Amino acid sequence: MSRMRTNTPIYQRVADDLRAEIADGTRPPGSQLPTEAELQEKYAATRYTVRQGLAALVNEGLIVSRRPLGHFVREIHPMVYRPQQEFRKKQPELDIFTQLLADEGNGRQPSQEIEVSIVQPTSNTLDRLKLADNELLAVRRRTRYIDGEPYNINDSYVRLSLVQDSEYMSPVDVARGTNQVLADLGKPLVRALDEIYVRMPKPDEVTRLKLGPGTPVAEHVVTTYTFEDEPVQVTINIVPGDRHVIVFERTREWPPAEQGESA
Amino acid sequence: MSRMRTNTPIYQRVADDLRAEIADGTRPPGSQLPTEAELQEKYAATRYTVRQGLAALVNEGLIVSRRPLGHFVREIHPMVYRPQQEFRKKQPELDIFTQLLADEGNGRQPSQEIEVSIVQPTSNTLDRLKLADNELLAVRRRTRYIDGEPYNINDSYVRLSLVQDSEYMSPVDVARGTNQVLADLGKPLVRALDEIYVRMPKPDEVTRLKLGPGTPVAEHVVTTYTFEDEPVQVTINIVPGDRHVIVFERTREWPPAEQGESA
DNA sequence: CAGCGGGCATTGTCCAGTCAATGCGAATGG
DNA sequence: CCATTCGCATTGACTGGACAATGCCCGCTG
Repeated sequence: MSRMRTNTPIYQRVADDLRAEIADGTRPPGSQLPTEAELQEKYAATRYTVRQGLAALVNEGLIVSRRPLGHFVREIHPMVYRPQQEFRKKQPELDIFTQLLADEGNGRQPSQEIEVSIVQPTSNTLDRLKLADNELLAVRRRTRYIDGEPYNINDSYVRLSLVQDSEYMSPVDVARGTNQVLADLGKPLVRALDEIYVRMPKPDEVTRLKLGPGTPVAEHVVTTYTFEDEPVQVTINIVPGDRHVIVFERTREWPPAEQGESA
Repeated sequence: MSRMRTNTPIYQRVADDLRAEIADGTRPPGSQLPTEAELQEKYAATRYTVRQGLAALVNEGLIVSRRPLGHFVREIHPMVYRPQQEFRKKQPELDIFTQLLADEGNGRQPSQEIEVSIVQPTSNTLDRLKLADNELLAVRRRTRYIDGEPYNINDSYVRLSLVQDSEYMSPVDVARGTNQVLADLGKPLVRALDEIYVRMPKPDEVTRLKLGPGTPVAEHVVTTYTFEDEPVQVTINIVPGDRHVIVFERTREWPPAEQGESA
């Protein structure tokens, strides 16, 4: 037969075989994969080669390696992330984040770290808030946890001059909600623009959110506006893909009538 | 002094250094990175090690390797992906997809491949459409291109019994839009539920969309309902993260009870 | 001048090893 | 019986090679 062209590289076959077994349920979430040594034998390859195959799966987010224990099929526990909920009528006692989770009905314990500081605008915030020149911004940085594990990052930017001396600046949970604080300051938020970017995380996000390799994130940027279409607040959420489903609901503007507006 | 613990592995330093240079603009998009040989010299490491560093950046989607040419900083050209637009009033002459692009105002040429087939429901579609037993589904599979490059995948599922013999089944562009076809069949779609999952692509998605390594995708699942909250259609969009921004707009449901309009 | 073909730089795949780090569990000592 | 230590299996980091594949460029040929 001589040199039958085997085309697909060995490490690919390792990855493909394992991926198929994970997909069809042969290897359920949480189960341990063969060790590198076992794979070496099975594929008659060196450790380097089988490691390459495993690395591919790690980068696809399908498996994780726990250092001296082995490789395991990844388990995911997505929670529902519902940007619109923020605009719904709500019990004003509950913080929005807590309320979101309450919807789930499971007993997971949310908590958050809040940190308020003053920063110079970046290009991100600068043109979304249509800032004049180097006006300063107040930023409320929140990292939110469930059962002690970080779940997402939520940084809100507003013009410092607007919220100076207000409750907005206090690094604690604001019971009535920061949106209410802004409304009380004469800037009720009635419109929002959501932008969602899907990408791999930056190194600092990896550490802040304890992300495993192969975990993409959604960068969810919300710009909120007043009646008069004045942008007031930019919120940047970093939402790990392995822990969230983003959910929106929509209704048609016009039930089949042409032109006619019937809200 | 003596043996200062150098802690971070060499390949990490390679990745970190290059990442920083990309971030601060020293290495602009499209520019060529040092060759592996050059990096070997700079870091006094073997090729394996510098390759590990480069591989990390590839998996982050920051760089691409063009086989015998070298590694290059990745260029991205995101287009706006606006799920809601589908529900807006529109010139019925234009296909939705074409219209989306028209908004951009740039001269990129859209095209699409349409394929209609009949399938058994998967768990995905089965419970979203609340199907009775093994009712068959019609699926319109579309792959959409811009300037010949694949941009996203769009598969729509409806009950076969509903659309049999209708225009829905013809694998060509339906001028008035498939939503209109469904409306004409007595199922006007007025509500939609959007779910967005962020993950790494499956191998078949990689090939269908010609995805580079390190490119995550959004799986955007839309379930559309009639007045009576009957689910009619499930659409699964696969949206590559490097080529899209997903955009939503929201208005507050109740402007504190009076003040009717906000456009 | 157009077309072809071969050299070549560069990345892709793979081999055969070494030593380090780490968490678990068994052996050990009080 | 409990706490501590230590062996060990397993993955992580890295060395130093080899040969294959592939676009590009340049020189040759008609």
